[in-house]
Amino acid sequence: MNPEGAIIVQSNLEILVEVHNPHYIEARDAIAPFTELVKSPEHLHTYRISHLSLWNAASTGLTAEDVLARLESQSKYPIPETVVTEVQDYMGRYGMLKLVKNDKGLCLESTDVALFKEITKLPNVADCLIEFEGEDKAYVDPNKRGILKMSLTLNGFPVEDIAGYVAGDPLEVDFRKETLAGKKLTLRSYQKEASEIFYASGSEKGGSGVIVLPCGSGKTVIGMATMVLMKTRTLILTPNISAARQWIREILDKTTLTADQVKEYSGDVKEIGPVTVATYQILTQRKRLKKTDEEMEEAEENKSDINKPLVNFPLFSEHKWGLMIYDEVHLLPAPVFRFSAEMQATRRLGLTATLVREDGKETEVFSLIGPKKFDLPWKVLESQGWIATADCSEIRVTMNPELKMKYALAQNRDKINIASTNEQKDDVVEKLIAQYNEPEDRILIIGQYIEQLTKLSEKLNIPLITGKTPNKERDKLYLAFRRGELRNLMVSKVGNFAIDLPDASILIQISGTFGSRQEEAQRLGRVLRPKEDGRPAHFFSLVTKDSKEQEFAMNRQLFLTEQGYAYKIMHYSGEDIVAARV
DNA sequence: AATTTCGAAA
DNA sequence: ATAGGTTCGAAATT
Repeated sequence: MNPEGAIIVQSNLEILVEVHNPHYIEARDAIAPFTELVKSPEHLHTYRISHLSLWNAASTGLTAEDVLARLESQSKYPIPETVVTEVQDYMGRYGMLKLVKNDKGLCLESTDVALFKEITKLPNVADCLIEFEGEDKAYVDPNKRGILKMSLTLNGFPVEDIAGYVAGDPLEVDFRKETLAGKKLTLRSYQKEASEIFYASGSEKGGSGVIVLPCGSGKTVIGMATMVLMKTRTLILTPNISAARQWIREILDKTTLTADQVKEYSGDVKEIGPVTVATYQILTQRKRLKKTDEEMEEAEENKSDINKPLVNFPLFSEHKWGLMIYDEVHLLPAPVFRFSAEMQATRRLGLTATLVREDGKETEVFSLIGPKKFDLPWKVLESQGWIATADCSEIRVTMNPELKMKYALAQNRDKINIASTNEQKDDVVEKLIAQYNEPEDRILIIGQYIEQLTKLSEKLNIPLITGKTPNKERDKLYLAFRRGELRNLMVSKVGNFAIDLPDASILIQISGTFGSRQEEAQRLGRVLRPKEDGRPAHFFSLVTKDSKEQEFAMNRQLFLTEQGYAYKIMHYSGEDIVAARV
């Protein structure tokens, strides 16, 4: 106990951290390795000790005693007994299962015979085992290393994987002194730290994991820094082709690698180099084998295509990858889980801004890619000036009587649509555009429904980009917007991940996907590039008052609220946009 | 042989 | 739980 300490440990395994306490940084650094940040408003941050976070800690070599000592030294009040028990229980559990490599092969070991008996009976686990040795050892099918880890983790028994990696072919790579454009290259402190932490975790300690940093913090640079440290052939996986090409451009711009060494492997171009950038999609492609009718029926019955060979085996026969980088790892498609499970013998680095998935499959990502190695709250980056300050507002718009009636009579399933496309939102957009008319303002309007966007686009005479817009047209509009010839631009969901979309200073969201925290964060990211004059960015979310949409908006905002963004509530009922009474 | 269009997948 | 976007290979064009 330490009366000056910055933290309060609660019996529900949550830890409150006082941001303005003189010992804040010390306390944060002390608890960071074994907690997850769940809320970070301005004064009091909430961290949580979870199942997964204790596993993370144990994997970096911390013991239960270390954890409790750290809590003890920073905590204002005595540590609740339940916390002590939980920490000891879970961390004790962690060391019990190990995946090691010995002369006979890959081996699952346990220090507890009863536990070993229990877990080896689990069907998914038993399938991965080849041969038992004694009462506490079993040899594992090396192809099922990942499946086994995932099954055990999902059952609450994470396994420590210290079986190491196959050595990748070496690759000479360094940062250039300056970029091709002649700009000096220096790593930001957190970029250096993140890559070094990952590198230093080495194969004896697991060596794979995820780095979590906000939009615009230069995750690509961290990927390159890791490549420079590891100096091995690297396979980079991205969610789409434009991200893949962005990686290639950045690598050529900032490292000593040349164009003949960095290649794209996608549906479009299939080239392989010492550094290859591929899409997630391409990994899911499996050869459709010519089969007799009988075999077809059989395959149909099995409902499993696990026996189909990977189409893209040259990707794995031409080079021995020593590192794989998973860009936007939170988007890892479920079919790529299996690929990742098969690649456990290669070191893996995951990069993401929001390690949240609406499908709740975070545990799978953690078990297959690795534990979180490093993260930094958005507000910390903001305070250091790497991202712009942003004002977030939720503007609640009323329905006119006619719409209210329509809404009331509609089927439940149609209500979201009706509320989301409320035409009074159009007036709000018009007013906001009139209000933000400085020459340097760029307003991006983003929405979910094509019909709604098309109507508004015609009404206000603002160009609209949807999935149907040809790439040439998109590029033309992006360029005009970037140059300032076009001050306002509308985009559909294409705006969520289009990395070539220029930055804006004001973003108006007129409708969004049901409860997607990730989408909200991504959209805010659009305005977070620091402004030259340091003025804040604005993010407006338009929501129909007293409708289902209002509930969804709350859910969407959760992630950013956790990151410390406070939404200002405003109202619009046909006249002016006014702040809600406090 | 190169480009465009289409439907399925996830 | 939607509607919408993307990717990919194959088919259809030029």
